[in-house]
Amino acid sequence: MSIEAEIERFRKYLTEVAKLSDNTIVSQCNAVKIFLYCCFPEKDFSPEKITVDHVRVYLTNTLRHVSNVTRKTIIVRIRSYVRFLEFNDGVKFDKILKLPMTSPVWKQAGISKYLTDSETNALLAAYDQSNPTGIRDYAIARCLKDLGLRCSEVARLSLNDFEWLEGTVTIRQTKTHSERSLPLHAVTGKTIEKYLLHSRPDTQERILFVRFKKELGQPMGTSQVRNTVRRAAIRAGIENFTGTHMLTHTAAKEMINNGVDLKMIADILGHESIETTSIYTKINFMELQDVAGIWPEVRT
DNA sequence: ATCCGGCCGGTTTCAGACGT
DNA sequence: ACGTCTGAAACCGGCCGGAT
Repeated sequence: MSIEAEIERFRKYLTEVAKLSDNTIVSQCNAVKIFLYCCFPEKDFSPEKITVDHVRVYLTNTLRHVSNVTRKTIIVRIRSYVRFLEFNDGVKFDKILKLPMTSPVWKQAGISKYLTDSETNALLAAYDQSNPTGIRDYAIARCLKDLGLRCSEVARLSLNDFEWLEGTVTIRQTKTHSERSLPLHAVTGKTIEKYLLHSRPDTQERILFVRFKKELGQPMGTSQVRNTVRRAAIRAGIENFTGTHMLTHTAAKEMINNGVDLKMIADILGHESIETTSIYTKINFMELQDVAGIWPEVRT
C-alpha cells in the first residue's frame, strides 16, 4: 500500500466520520504524511508495520529541533492517525498510545472512567433534598447524568432553552459551536421543576443555576458546578472520583447498555466524531461483545 | 460549606508567513 | 496574486489553594 493512498484513506475518515474542518484535515494529513515518509523511506509501507520505535525515534530525533508547542501539535496529529487505525482497522496500537505523549490519564489507559450503578445511586443519594442547596445540586447532577452534558453546558443552561410542552431542552454554545436538542426525561424535568419552584431564589437572571450565598442570584460558573458534584462524591465516599466527565461517561454507558446506536449517542453527547464517543465507551466495547452484542459490528 | 481565580494539559482552529 | 502550511491562539475540562 502506498503512503499516498493511506493518506487518502485518513483524509476520507477525517472528512466523513470525524467531520473536522478543512484546515484541520489538511494539517493532520500533512503531519502524518511527513511522519510516514520519515518512517518508511523505502515506501514499503503498511499500517500494521508501524511500531512504537517509529514514533519514539521520530519524536526524539526528527523533531528535536522544534519547539515544545509544535511538537505537541504534531504528536496530537499522529495520535489522531493512530486512533483512526484502531477505530477503522481494528488494529491495536496500545503501546503507541501509551507512550508518554502528555495525554490525559483516562485516555492513556484506553479505558473510560465511569461510575458503577451502586456508585451512581450513592452519589444521587448524597444530596440532602430537604434544603435548597441540595435540591439545586441534585438537579445539576441529574442534568449531567441523564442528559450527558458537560459541566460547562450545565452552567450555561438558560430558562429559554427549555421547551416544557415538547419536553425538550436545547444545548447552545457547546464545545463544537453547534446546537443540539435533547429529550428531557420526566424524572429530569421533575427535578428541575422542583428546583425552580422550591429552591431557586428570586432573580432576573435567565441562567438556570444561580448562586445562593455570595452574589445571590448570579449565574454559577463552571467551577462551582463541578464543585457541587465533587463534594457530593466525597460525601458519597466514592473513591477515585476524577471529575464531572465521569457522569457524562456514565450517561454514555447507560445508553449503550440500553442498546442506543453509537451514532445517536454521539449526537446526544454533542460529539462531532464517533471516534470520541467510542473512547467514552471503550470498556463496554469488550463487555458488550459478550453480553449484548449490540455494538454496531465486531471488527477483526 | 461555598466560591473564586489561576494554572495546567489536550484538542481544534485560524491568521499570517512563506513559497511559487 | 494566490495557494499552502506552520505555529500560535482559542477553547475546554480538570485541579488546587485560598478567600469568604
